[in-house]
Amino acid sequence: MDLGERKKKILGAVIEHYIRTAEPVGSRTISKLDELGVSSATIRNEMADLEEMGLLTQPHTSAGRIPSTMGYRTYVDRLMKNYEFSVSEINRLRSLMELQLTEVDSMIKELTGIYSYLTNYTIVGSSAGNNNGYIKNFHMVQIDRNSALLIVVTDKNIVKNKQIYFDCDIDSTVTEKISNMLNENLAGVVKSKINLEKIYEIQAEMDVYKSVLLPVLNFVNECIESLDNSEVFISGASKLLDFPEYSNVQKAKELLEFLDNKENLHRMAASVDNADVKIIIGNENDAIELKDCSIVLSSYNIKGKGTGTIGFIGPTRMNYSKAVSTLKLLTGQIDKLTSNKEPEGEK
Amino acid sequence: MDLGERKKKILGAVIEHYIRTAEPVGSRTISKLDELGVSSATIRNEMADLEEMGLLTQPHTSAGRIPSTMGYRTYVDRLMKNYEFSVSEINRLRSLMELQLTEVDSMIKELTGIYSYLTNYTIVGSSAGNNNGYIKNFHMVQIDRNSALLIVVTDKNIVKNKQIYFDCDIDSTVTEKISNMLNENLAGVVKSKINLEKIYEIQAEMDVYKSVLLPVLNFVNECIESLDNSEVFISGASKLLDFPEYSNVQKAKELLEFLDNKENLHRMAASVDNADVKIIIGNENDAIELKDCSIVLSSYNIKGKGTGTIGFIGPTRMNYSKAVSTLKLLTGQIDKLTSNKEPEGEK
DNA sequence: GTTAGCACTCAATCAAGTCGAGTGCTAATC
DNA sequence: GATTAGCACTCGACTTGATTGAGTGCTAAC
Repeated sequence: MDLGERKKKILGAVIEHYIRTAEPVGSRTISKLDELGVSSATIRNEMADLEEMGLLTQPHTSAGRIPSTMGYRTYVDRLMKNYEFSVSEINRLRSLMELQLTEVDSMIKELTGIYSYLTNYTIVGSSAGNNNGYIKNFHMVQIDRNSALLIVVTDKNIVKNKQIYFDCDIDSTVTEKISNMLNENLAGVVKSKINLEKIYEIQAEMDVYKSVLLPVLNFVNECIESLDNSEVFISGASKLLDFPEYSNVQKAKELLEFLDNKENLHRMAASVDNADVKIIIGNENDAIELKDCSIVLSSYNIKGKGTGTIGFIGPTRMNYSKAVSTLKLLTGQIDKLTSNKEPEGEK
Repeated sequence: MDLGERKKKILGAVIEHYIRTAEPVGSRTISKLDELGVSSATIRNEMADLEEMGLLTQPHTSAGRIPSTMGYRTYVDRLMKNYEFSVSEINRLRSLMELQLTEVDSMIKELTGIYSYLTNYTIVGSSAGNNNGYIKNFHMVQIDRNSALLIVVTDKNIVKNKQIYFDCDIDSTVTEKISNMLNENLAGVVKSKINLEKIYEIQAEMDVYKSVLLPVLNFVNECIESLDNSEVFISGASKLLDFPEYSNVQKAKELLEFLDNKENLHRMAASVDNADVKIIIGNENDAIELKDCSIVLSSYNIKGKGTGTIGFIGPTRMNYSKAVSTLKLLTGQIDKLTSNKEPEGEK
């Protein structure tokens, strides 16, 4: 799909205007923008085309157009220009550079707090987690003919347990054998050393009990996954309420509730691969709660500590270009502050 | 001020009804409550009396009555009965008892998260902080004739600074003297050892520079206050949006923004003395942002770690009796879990 | 002291009417 | 063939006015 130069300009103008105003954009508005000296009627035709292509939509006949997810996507991928910080913005941000904190985690939280305050965006993030958690030991206790309780104790002495039901009858030799096997193979092994192959190995080794093993391993896997003790946090959640799209309390509540749940943040943070900056727009999100939100995510690296994630969250019409630029600045600053972290320095 | 038995009953009925419905309560509603077999007209007279006493107010003529801060206060202090947990509530809460976590802080956070989820109230708290932070050293640099920069470095290498303006002209001997004095008297002294008397002592000693000293000491005090490295946290903030009083997004935003700021939470947490349970109603709060909120606070103690604070926050018409009971249960549970903290135990 | 009755108040709700921003289409123009 | 002016039409947003009903205060009777 190729857009003409003019269509690109119009799409860009519509999106940027909508980002600022949150109001559907009409053809007259665009035509007055003097970017391109054509009348509103022409714009109307072009906009009808763009709508046909699925880049714009109309909330109802006789309203202006608003960008669709695909529209934003095209904008972000192909049209967006780099956001230029104004002098005063640079000055405000530069003053942050003077922060001097030693505890890395609290520094990052502090920093995101300030950025959230300055940009008026909500920031979510996860601190750099080490993958050296492990499971201390496993216990398996038969409950009745076809169920047993699996108990898992982690290095932090968190105890998890689950009653597991089997398709067939079992006896205590089975539970014993399984728990022995788990203890031998997985107890004390740090998370980063456990991978799928290891699990498959076990599965092969225990071939006889295959059907019995599956639910057990599922739960074990769950436990291992949740071992990561990286912390997630959120700054400036209330900023979301600034956006007219959340003037409906019900909607706002659903989103805030979603963000309240650390599990969800974890999942979000985990989704970022090593790409530079990842942008997830509207219904590209896995969670339906986020179908009207966009997320701009990036990761940072602290040597000896691992990788953390940090990102902006806002309505789909967020200012992507500013978000991306700010995020780069923020992660850059984290890198800078953590690399030369010999404190003691005066201001 | 003494209330007759009937007035008490009516006040209690109004408050409890209002807590449930968030609607102004009319005389007919109360009269139908069959608690006391009198007609609505009688209730009206009594309610007029209660309004005159300042315990009830009317949002407008021809609306029912709603309790005033003073009304809630009398209710809480003198009328309120203990909340009785229902069997199912007790069962749900009891299942929490089975949690086994060792890291005290994360346990408490986890616990408050679950309680927030179950009670649908927002919970704020601060973890048990040690008071052994200190300020490493002070520097004072003259900037011009009547201002100087005060730089404070804490034990965590957090650097704070503030430009301080004086009423009179100063020279470098003054700044030098002040910074020497601060370093001699306060540098390296842990927070718990610093008290008002110490500050007064300094003030007396430096009598000559009294007017100069005041703004300096103010800032120093600020720094010392913020030394406490106990962490504050909030669980289930979005629950606030359930209350119709926050269906106005503007209002909700102000409150959430206030709670977003850790400083404010810190101040709130600090305000709890060693009382059993402290209830702060509406405009009894220092912060105007909380003038429509009530807070039920309590503290818990972990031996060897210090004191933490935990509390519910909600609209003034919160269910005080339930909040108090739940809070007692919660802090009790924390005590219990932290006292016999020999983990390793199976479920 | 209590209650029934009545006039009065006032927010909330609803329907009807108006307004205006914006569209799509057609015919004229460049 | 692309652009534009003009016009009829659509539809949400807003205004207005009438209606409703919950609730009050007061007075007179019980």
